[in-house]
Amino acid sequence: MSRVTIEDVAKLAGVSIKTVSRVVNREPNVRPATREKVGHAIARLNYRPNLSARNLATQRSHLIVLVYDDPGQYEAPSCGYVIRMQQGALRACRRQRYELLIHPCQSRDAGVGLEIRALIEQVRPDGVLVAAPLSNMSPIVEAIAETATPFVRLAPGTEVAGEFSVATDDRESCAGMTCYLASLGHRRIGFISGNPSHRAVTTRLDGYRDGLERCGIRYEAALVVAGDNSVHSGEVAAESLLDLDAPPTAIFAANDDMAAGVLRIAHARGIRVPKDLSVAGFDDSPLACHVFPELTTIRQPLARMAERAAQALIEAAVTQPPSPGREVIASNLVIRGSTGPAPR
Amino acid sequence: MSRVTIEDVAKLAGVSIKTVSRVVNREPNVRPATREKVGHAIARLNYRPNLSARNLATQRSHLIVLVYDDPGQYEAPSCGYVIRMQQGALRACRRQRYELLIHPCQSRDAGVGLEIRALIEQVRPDGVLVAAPLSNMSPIVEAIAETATPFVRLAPGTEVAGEFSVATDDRESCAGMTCYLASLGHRRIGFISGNPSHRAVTTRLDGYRDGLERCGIRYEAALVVAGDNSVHSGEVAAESLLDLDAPPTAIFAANDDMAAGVLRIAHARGIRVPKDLSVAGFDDSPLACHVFPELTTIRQPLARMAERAAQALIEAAVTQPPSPGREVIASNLVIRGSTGPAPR
DNA sequence: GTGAAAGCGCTAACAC
DNA sequence: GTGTTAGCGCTTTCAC
Repeated sequence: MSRVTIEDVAKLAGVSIKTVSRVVNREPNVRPATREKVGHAIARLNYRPNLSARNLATQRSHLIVLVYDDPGQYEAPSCGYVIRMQQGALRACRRQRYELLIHPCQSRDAGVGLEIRALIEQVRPDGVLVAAPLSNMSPIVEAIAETATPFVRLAPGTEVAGEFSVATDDRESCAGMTCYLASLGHRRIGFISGNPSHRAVTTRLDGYRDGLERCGIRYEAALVVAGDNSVHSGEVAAESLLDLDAPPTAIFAANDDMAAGVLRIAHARGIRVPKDLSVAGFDDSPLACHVFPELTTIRQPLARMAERAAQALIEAAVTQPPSPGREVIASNLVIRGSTGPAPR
Repeated sequence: MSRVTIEDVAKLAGVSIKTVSRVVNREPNVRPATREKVGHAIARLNYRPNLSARNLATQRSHLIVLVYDDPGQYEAPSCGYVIRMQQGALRACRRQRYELLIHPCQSRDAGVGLEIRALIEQVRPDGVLVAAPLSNMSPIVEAIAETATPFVRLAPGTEVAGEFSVATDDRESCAGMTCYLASLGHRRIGFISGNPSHRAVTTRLDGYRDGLERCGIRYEAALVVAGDNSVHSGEVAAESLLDLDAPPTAIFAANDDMAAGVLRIAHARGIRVPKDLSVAGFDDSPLACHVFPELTTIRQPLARMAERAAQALIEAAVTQPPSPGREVIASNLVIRGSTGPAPR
């Protein structure tokens, strides 16, 4: 292990430790020749500044914490959701030599607020990234706010004045999906809404309604069924939708897991997708490509969102807090095999 | 933010900072009354020791790094694999007030070794967890070893003398799965092997052969096809297996993704699972429950493995290095709907 | 039992 | 341009 300290480098280069520090931190006011001498010494000794020491001196930890809902065994915000956020956040962190600490938590536990607060006070990250649906739970958001650590909410359902957040255009993209289905000739489009605790989900329903309106299709309450984001709830919803006297020819589920549930029921009943029934999801989770047929879905740019948020946090630590505002990153419609022309 | 320092607590409690430190670290030799006084002061001020300061003084970072192969967009070691390892490692970390730093990397890049080394030298984690398949790549393992930081390899294909590692009984569990299929009456059991770069994978093939032997079934090379762990390769393998003159009545794939590929081909060809064909996978990835029918598979106790490894690392940091040896954690056979009695 | 003082390795002022 | 001197907040001798 590199037990080499700044002092060793200074000695070898024949300069003071402050000069070494300047070189390491790319500060100005160092003669190029000196800079080079120091650089050589660093290379020869394979010197790496000690983070703890730097952090203590700087009062910065060079750490970003990402809090999200623990995906548990398998479900809710699916694993891919988490992985993509991590990937995005890490991308931003690496660019600026920051590290990422992950903190999945049980959002239902009463003690989460305290737990997160304790974590933040201990670790003193330079910023906290709060993923949906946690970003909409006030006890959690408040606990973080109390620590006075800069934080960014990812995909929050509501906006708070004077705050920076990164969001997607869920409503708009759902309207887009609905219109796309209508453009295939579907007039009876079912919708399976998600867990109401995930506030973004009601937005998706609004988008569905916008889409209907835009395409001149009358909204029909019977075609909307509530799910809870799980595959199973998708199955239940599909059954009730397909048992209708006039069943829909297309079903749009507010997430991919529920859409997968719809597919399973279709298979079980011998309904062919997309010939007899079109199915669409939301999220473009890994699952979307693994089911048959592959799901038409909406891809939230989760990685890009997390990246942007982490970047803002890091910039804030270096300079000033991020200017408040909501940054919206557009989602993509991903068309695959599960949707097709409406049956005759 | 808690700007409260140990000094504030000492002042309020009317003791020296050393005494506070003793109380915080649960050291002996503090009178109960004093301990209580200090405890009150800590509670009143909501004091939390500053990690950076402690780390600098202790020469420990209270950090564990988990390195693994970046799951990329969606594939190889699937997202669930990563999430479960993270969950396990985090469980051990939380118990001991450690934090986890994650470091997915591109195992194919030439520079990974250097990158990981730089990370370790900067952060100075108290231990490094190396996940498969990285745990079998010597440039990577060597880079970590050079930093002289304690590390544990997860599911390494080979054992190195004097080293501690945590492994599964892949071979045995694959033999078990094969026997289970045989017990259902299957005599022609196909096997789809995985990416040979993931060394554990050849072990699985060995297990399959063990199983055949144990059940008195002759090994037939034609029934073994190589895949590369992707869903697509599972499809390709399934086609070639099903096109055989005497096709298998059961197909055992070395991972769930490939098994999902088999299912897709079966659906496409109108082959009913498990009526006409039994399908089994390996990993119990999230996918396993999302396909239809749900996959019979083998569940690697990834979370438990990572937990055990992290625990060992943390203990090593506190006391002495982990006693060398290989700890084997048994896998479970998970029987679901994709396997059934052999067709007549 | 408890405390005083000396670092851990770095950065930040400020002097030169 | 470069070096000197204090800290950052904690743990660790080692006295008392």
